[in-house]
Amino acid sequence: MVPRHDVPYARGVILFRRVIMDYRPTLQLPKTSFPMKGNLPAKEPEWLAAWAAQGLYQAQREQRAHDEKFVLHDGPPYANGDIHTGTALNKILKDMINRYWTLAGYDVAYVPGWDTHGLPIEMRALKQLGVSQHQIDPVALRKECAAVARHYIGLMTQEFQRLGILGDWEHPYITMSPEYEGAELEVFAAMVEKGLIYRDLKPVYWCPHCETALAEGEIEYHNHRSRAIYVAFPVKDSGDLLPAGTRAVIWTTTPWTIPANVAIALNPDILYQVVETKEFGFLLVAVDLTETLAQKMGWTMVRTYGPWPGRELEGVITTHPYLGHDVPLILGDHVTSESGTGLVHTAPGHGMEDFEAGRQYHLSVVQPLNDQGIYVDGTPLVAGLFYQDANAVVIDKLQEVGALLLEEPLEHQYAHCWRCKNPVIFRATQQWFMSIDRVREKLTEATYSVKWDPEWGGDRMRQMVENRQDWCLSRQRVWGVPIPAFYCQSCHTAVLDAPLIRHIAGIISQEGADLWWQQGPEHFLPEDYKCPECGSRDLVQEHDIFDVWLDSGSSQAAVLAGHRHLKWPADLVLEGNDQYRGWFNSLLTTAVAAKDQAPYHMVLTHGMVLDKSGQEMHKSLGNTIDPMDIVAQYGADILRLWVASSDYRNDVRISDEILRQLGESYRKIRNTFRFLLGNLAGFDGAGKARPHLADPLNRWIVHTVNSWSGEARVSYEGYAFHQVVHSLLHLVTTDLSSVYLDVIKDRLYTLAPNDPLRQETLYVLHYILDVMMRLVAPILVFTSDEVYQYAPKEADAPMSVHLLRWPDVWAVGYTPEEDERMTRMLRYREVVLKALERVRADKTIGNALEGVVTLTIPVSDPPFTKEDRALLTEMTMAADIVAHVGETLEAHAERTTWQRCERCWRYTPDVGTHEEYPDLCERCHDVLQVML
RNA sequence: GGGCCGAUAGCGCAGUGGUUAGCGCACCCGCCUGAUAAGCGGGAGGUCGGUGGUUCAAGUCCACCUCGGCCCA
Repeated sequence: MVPRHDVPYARGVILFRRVIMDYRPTLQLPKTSFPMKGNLPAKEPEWLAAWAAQGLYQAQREQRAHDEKFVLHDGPPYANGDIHTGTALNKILKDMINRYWTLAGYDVAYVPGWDTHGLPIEMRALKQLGVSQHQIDPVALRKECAAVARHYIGLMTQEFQRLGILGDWEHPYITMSPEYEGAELEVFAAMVEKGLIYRDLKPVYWCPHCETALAEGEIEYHNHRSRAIYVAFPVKDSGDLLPAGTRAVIWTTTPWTIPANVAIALNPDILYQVVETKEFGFLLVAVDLTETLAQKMGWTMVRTYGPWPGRELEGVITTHPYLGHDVPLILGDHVTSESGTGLVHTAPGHGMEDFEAGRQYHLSVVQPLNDQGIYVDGTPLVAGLFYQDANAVVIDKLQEVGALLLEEPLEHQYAHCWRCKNPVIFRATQQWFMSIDRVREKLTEATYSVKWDPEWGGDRMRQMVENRQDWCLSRQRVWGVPIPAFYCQSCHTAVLDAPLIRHIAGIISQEGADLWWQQGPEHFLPEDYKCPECGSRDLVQEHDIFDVWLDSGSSQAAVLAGHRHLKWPADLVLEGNDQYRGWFNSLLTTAVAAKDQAPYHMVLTHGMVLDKSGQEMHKSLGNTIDPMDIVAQYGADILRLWVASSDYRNDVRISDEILRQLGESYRKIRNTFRFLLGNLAGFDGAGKARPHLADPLNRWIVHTVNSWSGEARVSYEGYAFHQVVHSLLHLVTTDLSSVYLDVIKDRLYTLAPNDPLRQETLYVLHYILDVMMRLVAPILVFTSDEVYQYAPKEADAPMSVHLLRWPDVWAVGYTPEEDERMTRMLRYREVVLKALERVRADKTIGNALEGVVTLTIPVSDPPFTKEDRALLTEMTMAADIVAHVGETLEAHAERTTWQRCERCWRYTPDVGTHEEYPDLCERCHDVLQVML
């Protein structure tokens, strides 16, 4: 019973001779201070401060200390700039996953990481210092590099936190930390122990500007204009096979490699012939290319000799056009007749395929360039020249000796340094390698133990593993982890010794890797350490550093193992799909090399972020969008909603239009929460036993919400957030806002506060609020907690929504018969609404309450009962519905003749039954009797 | 140039080989003024990237092409 002093009295005004009462104070209208507008850019920082003050992340760890762990291992972004939309997408996805598993009851620690070594930071540091790498002490440079990395770690940490990413930001993993470097060296020691590491001469991508070897990942392909040349090599000895005076014709786009030529490669199966020309004499070329070449060079053909398959020409000796040494014809499957002449100029010092072919024929590796790309002293013709400048000199010389048949400019894709954007060269140098061959099978095997999502990821990774060459681990720079090798000054052996590496790892994990450049060998070598080959103690340190992919790849060992809140292998890694060859690959390689096992159970990938028209975002195109601008304009929850609503397994688009649209969706969700909160003002049923549901609409909506949460659970488990969002929006707009919530306003507002139907409905509203609030919490991290603060809850409820678990289902025993009926009623409702719309259009009625509807129901449908009539009338908000049976489902509406109740606004036949309230319907009269 | 992925309404997404291809938002036209910088109803909007094929039947299967993306050369 409502206490008397709480009862609002109806106020009356005398208007003409009738008493018009204002019944508004007798209604239970929604009341809440939950703001309609989110004002997210201003409010989100307040939440962040609150979470920090509460120690939310730590509170989660304590609350979940005894729950099963879920570990998403963070791929470290490079600490070299502000975050961009791709980084935001990545981190937000990770956060939503972590929060989902937290909601699902797991202990989910998240240790974010940073990749800090490598060329980009070293270049930035050099630029800041205004010096070149030769003008500065390595340790000073390293200190500057570390400062750069620390700066960006600080910046990015703030940005990530602003996005609502929850994690152990106080204790991230950082690849330049001494402990991490030590762990990486342990990984390397394991590789050494297994005999996977070797030193060899190999052509590697080399950047003459940065003076370092580059990994494949550090190469970019850009358009480049080359001077392509056709060069004739005189045949010296063909054992009478070829006509006298024949010259073998090669084509190359890199004239500067002619000084290193030692052979000409032919495909064993391609047919070759000698073409006698008026202009150039006898030329050996591929049959298939003869026509093309004749046109290009303007030959007049006299006759041809041959043809011979390439294998019959093996061993023919030609002469280098100006160096004069023997150049044999060799065979190689890499030769094609698609371009050039079908004869490939072979310089093992300057090309991988050339190197392989040359190795089979035991050819010498001529490599006349120094680290700066300058020909070393003693190189005929070009000594002292930069390699690019040699092109002109070589071409002039070939012209001079009559070997140049044609020069033509060629626009093509050529390898460039990712950092300095200059063209790179292939150059044979001494490098440290990890053998992929020796672990390839195990790598492939390990891919089968991993769940790949999307599924094609497994094939892609296996293809990657299949084609991967040995891993060049060394870099000739200073900003990185030193390769812990020594060279014996007596016997020139390169010393690599696993126990010694572990010893050094121990030192570096304590004191940091700068020490390697500050201290001599004696600091790192145990006392009495001798060269294992010759016993000499005269050892000097290696000064190359590791490829950064070994750094980040070692994270599986450095971060996961031994961490109190983590475990090895990780349950999940999630990065962009460019990481199959990057981090996923280096993680797998280091783990398999050291432990014979994949370091993750599952690999999930997302696509790239594109602009509104599906184009790559690029600073130079001016189509980039800064996530921090989005946060400032719309708020992080909107950015998160964008991530959640996108099908991220493919590439995703972002634009103002998309964000504005999401802003609308957000408002719809927010207002629905607001309406629920408003109607639940004063509700004290949180945590109490739920009532039995008798009302068909209530039973239907609880069932509908349950279905949705069930689907959402499946979607969340499959990381299909867009399905969660789209089904949520459907629930909110279609089921809740336009049907259920609109319909129940009448009972909420007009019934007596304690009316059983009204009370039952409030429990339902609370359930809807509770389920929705928890289920959107992983996505709308700020808004959900804001809702939570306003939501009715038990006294001992946790301080944040982010400490709650997945809601229990309110099982109401909704039957298929009920569902059939509701589905039918909803179908009727649509027809009735259309009929009402027709009479609204011709101004017969204003709102639905004024309409009385005649509904024709098909004979095939079940009979339309009295209860159906009441339900459908309520659901359509019409004054009345009269049904009869007919052929097809149709409805006709007209204006009701009944009077309007001034309190509930319904048109009913019983308005004015009671004299003291002539303007009220019977129901409202009775309600007032109870209330007053 | 090669491998892989993608293309459904302006936007975000659904669509087992089987009615006239759907949902939400935006848009247009109304209603309401007791969710109010809200809420409700209705409407319009598509050569399912293109071309060919398989099939009684193709958005869906196949081939080729175009465009875009990732990776490799």
